[in-house]
Amino acid sequence: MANIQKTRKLDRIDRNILTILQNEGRISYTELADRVGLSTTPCMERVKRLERDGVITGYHAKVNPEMLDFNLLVFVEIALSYQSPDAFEKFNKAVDKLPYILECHLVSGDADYLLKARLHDMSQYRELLGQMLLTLPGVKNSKSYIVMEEVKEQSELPTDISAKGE
Amino acid sequence: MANIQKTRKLDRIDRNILTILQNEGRISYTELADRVGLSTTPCMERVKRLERDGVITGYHAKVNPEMLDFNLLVFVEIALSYQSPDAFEKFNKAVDKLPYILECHLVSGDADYLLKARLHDMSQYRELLGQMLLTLPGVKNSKSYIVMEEVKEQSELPTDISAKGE
DNA sequence: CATAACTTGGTCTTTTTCGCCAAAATAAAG
DNA sequence: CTTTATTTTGGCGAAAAAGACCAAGTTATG
Repeated sequence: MANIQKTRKLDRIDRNILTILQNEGRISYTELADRVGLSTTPCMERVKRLERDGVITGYHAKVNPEMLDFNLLVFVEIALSYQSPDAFEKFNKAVDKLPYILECHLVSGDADYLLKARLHDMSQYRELLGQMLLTLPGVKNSKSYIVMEEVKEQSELPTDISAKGE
Repeated sequence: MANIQKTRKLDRIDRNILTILQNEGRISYTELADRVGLSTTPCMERVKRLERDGVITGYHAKVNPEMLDFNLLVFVEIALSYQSPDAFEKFNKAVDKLPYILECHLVSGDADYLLKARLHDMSQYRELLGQMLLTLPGVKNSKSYIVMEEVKEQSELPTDISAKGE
């Protein structure tokens, strides 16, 4: 393949930077540099490069859902009986517009969608489900997983190499 | 109820700040202040208060999974046939230790777990599944949703009031 | 020798602290 | 019940401290 690999391989320091920034996104370059054992200039250059290369795609404050009255976390599985090309497109657009739908994935099996939504209450849940069924033409069935307890919710990806030809 | 409400209600400016910080977590206080129409001092005070009150729980750089060779996103549903108290505890601990498991939820229905994991490849997936089945004593069945396409992945929660007795 | 990566030092910007001000709310006095 | 203090709340601007950023020169490394 003609893959123009502009993006240098990530070394130990880069991965260290990624680990730290994933957990402390507002850390100063000075302290970050200290922690990874560099002076600020090359450290900043590395961060800027990671951003340019698309390794770091953004920085985000995490907000406690309960503080915004999102008391309901729900996963919804939607199975389509037939799939016309524009049904998918139409659905994707609808999903994009709804800010309460945090994730939407097209999963294998029988061409299902898996949605993750944070909602205020049950009435909003019913509203959402209604809207889904309206938007999609050929819904075979839908199954909901209402979350009783969030055991783990991690934003950090592991950065270690773990036996990958290094 | 004797709810000591230390946390003041969020006003328009607070919500504005939250929206911006959710999308630009490394923005400077000076620019943030500009955008919300305040001078830096009160703006910073508000942010600090939002952090103290637990509205903002952290700041995180988002890393492109593909850049770290995570090519596989999978949701795993695990149903337990019987649930001894320490089985849950044991499972939770195991989940905590595995960095590839990004989310783990206890969902309603027949006391199932729903996991979200980012993995390098299929062999790691098999490895994970094996470990799950070993860790949990009474697994009735498990179903996997392998993600073919990530239609939407949003980190931002809506901050608008949307008809909530304001 | 040349390139890549780091260091140092200086300048400009941002952060953070501090004292002050205005408006609103609360309390006291007439 | 109205008027006048007093506290509380939220905001402003200036100045010191810290950090970001830039332009050299310096050290590794192939």
